[in-house]
Amino acid sequence: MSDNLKPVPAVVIKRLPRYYRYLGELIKQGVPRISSAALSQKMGVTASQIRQDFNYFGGFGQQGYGYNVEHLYTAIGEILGLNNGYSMIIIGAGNMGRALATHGTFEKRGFRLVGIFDNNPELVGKEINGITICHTDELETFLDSEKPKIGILTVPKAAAQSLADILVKHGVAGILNFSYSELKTPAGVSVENVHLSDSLMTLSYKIKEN
Amino acid sequence: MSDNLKPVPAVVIKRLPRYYRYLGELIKQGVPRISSAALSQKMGVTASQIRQDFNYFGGFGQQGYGYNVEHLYTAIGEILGLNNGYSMIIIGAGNMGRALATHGTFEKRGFRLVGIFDNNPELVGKEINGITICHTDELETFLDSEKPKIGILTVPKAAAQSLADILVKHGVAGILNFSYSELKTPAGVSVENVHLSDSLMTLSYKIKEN
DNA sequence: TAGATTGTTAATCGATTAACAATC
DNA sequence: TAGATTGTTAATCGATTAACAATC
Repeated sequence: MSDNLKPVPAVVIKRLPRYYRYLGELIKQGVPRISSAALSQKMGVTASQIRQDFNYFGGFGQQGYGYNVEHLYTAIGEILGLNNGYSMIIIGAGNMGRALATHGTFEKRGFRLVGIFDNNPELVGKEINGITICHTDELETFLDSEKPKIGILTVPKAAAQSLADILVKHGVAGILNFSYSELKTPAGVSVENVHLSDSLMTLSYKIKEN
Repeated sequence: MSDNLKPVPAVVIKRLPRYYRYLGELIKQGVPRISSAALSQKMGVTASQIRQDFNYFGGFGQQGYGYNVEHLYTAIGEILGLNNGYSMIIIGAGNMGRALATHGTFEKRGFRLVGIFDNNPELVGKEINGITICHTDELETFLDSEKPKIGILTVPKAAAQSLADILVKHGVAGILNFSYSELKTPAGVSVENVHLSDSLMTLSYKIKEN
């Protein structure tokens, strides 16, 4: 058990949510502990990789015993920052924005949706999941007063970059980008892209192979 | 210019849609050709990687000239199987299903949505994007007669695996899975997962770091 | 032709797997 | 204690980058 010194590769971070999911399942099933070997079999990865991954963050296990499932689950949640209650807003109340606003998993993971914005007057004033849609004109004022941490962009490509600029200017820490474009942001602001058509294209390639 | 022999690493496949996107942009801008060096600067990757990636599929470039943008764009589309007009169905006409059904990019990339299914009687019969929602009871008959290539699962976790089994049983080649679970499918059937909460968690981690 | 830029081989870097001593 | 299983080092594998001869 030692504090982490080595930088954690991005590829390891990307695996953490998957571990988190499997550990959540185990808790539901009332499994109190698990060895890297048993988990490796469940998840289809090597036990070695599991132990290496966890040890980037210090030792969570105990020799001869394995890992305490609940402890490990909590620890990974902590590493991912799920207990920080990060607040987020959705910009773009189209189908995708609405799908995300009503997507229960986000709340379950400790994120709080605090605002929804759209520039369509027909949508402004309507309520989704208990939140009233505001006009994008009010965005900057809102950002300054409420200081949400995360902005979710579900707007057309053409609008994405200028909205991202506004988010950045008013102190958002991260952007979840659903628009078919890549955003330019300064070093301090993280972007995570969800390009649905990319996933479909990758699937398309795989189909061809079979 | 030689036919590919080496197996293409998954990591290269995942990059293809991004190349495709950038090349599409260049076409729009009327750029007829580009060197790996110029493209590398645009995309923020090394020129070496670009050339290596393309050469998994045989040489697309010309020494002293670079790459013909349109030719390369078409070639990558071909590799991804975008010209095959793959048919797809969406199962689950909730917010996410509707968002995908109206997601224009899919059609633009050559995929054809041919059916939408839900088990909620209130939704059955309604129309989305010109397609009438059918009851899930009709799914098997539909699969046998229409033989769609791709199934998009936007249903709750509890329903996902059994629906996936049905899709597999009736010959679907690939599944785009939005449910918060991992599907078991036989070797011949590809699955591409879109776990939105995973993306949010990864973003959450990155925010913490900054 | 001379210059530019690819295709491709070789070198480097990083991630995964294997092995095992430490230890619960 | 004996057995099990981690944490961690070392070996392997694969992916990225660099270099350059081939060639348009």
